[in-house]
Amino acid sequence: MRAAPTILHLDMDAFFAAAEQASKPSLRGKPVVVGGLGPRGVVATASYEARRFGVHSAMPMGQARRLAPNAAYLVPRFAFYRAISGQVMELLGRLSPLVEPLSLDEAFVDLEAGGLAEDSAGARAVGERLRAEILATTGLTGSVGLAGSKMLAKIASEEAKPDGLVLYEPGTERALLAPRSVRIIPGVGPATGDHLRRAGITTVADLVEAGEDELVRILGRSHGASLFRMALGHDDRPVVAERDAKSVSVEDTFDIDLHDRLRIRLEVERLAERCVARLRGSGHSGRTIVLKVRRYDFSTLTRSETLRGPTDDPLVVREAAERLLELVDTTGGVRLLGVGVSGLADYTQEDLFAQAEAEAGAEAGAGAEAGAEAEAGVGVGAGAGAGAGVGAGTDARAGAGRGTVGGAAAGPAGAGEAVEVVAAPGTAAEAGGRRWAPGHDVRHVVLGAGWVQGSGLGRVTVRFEEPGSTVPGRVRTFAVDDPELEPSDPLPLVPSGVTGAEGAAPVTPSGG
DNA sequence: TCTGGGGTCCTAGGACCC
DNA sequence: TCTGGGGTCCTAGGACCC
Repeated sequence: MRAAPTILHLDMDAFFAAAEQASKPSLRGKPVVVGGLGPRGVVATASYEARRFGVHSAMPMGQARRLAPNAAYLVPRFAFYRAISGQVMELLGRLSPLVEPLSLDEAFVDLEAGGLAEDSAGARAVGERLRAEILATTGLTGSVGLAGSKMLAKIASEEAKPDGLVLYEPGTERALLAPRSVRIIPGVGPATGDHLRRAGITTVADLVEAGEDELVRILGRSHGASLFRMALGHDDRPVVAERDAKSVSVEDTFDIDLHDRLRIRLEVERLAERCVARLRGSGHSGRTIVLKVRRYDFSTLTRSETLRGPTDDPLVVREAAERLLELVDTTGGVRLLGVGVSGLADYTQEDLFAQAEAEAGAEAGAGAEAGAEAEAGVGVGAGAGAGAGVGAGTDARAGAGRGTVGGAAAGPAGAGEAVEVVAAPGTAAEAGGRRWAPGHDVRHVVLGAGWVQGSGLGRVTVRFEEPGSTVPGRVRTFAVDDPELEPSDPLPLVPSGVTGAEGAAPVTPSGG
């Protein structure tokens, strides 16, 4: 809590969907839904046009399609979003040394630490200038909240959406919060909301009236006490620039439940490998291995094992994960598997235990190499890695069919970092169309830049247009193996030289 | 077509130690 | 040698966030 509203919260508007609309002129003003396109996909982001149909984040894709059958459905392109996010974070970094990113599209900035704003007028000016710079640099809009605390700044940016700025004067917090639902307070989700409602507490004013002791009785020591403080508008959490990672994990939901114990074991091994690659890429090792299993009925369990010392050895992690799998009954089927590592240590504190265990298997410097590979992989993801979970949306039903061994149907449904789950290059699966994910960029030797509108039955439909154009481009259909067509990297949303903010990097995926 | 993936923090019980 | 209390670590699960 401070005397001037110098904590800024930035939240990009419908970020993934807006980025797709900016890069694809034909989608501007139209409902766009970004998310997993497999049979078990969910919505990551819906454009404001799609939200008018009732589509929202975390909704199952099937439901979204029923509500908005004519929307454009696209698979996420994280490398692309990450590149845009980097531009935005760079702009934030010019405001203050204290920038705390919460995700690709959201961050707190401590303007006081930056010395740019001392009062409300100054803070507002900085916020408005930031919004203009973001638009000029990325072509996208973001909403800004300004207040004397993190909580209020976040609530303010939510209030400002879309494309706005809201500033709450310090001192007005309590009055402002009092009539609102308890759900407005970050950390109060569906479960806590229900819990409180059963106790007759629905508004923030009710929270205050209930008193700290009562809240502690209902919600427990920590949650109750902090909720009471929040209800009073008290929040002195600082903006923290660097936060150490606490865990690394990967998981896959399968299009069809896995029953075969050998297949399950194989998937666990693959997940362990991916997890370690990420662990090393981040420069860490870890002590505790966690296996996650979601069963056919959506019940979820975890089993964990703590080693004597931290490791980043793939073999050690894999074997631990396999041991943990032995503890789990998988009869009935498994819909999700995950492997994680927690109890992280800096890679430089690498253990002797795992190295001895691996019998000189690990070589010094491997961490750095793994890091480079991981980065390169991300870049590739925008193009060749397109396939994961997408084929299932169009191809699995049309062509490949469910249950095909190693094919689309039984593959991971996740629309995450696609590159990591794609079949080996040159396999039948890839040639069969999995590389043509809806929304991904392509280039045709004659017709130039475009993006995949859809694929199936051996064909891929492409719309030829670029971010800068103002009218929708032409649509053409090709054979999936047309040699004149190939995946390509995203084009910049704003041509360099036209940007208001000098020195911004062009929008290309890192390493791509 | 019923439910993603990557995280964080908290609670609670049991083991173990002093 | 009928019996206490506190601290820390480990494990499992759950709520929440984007």
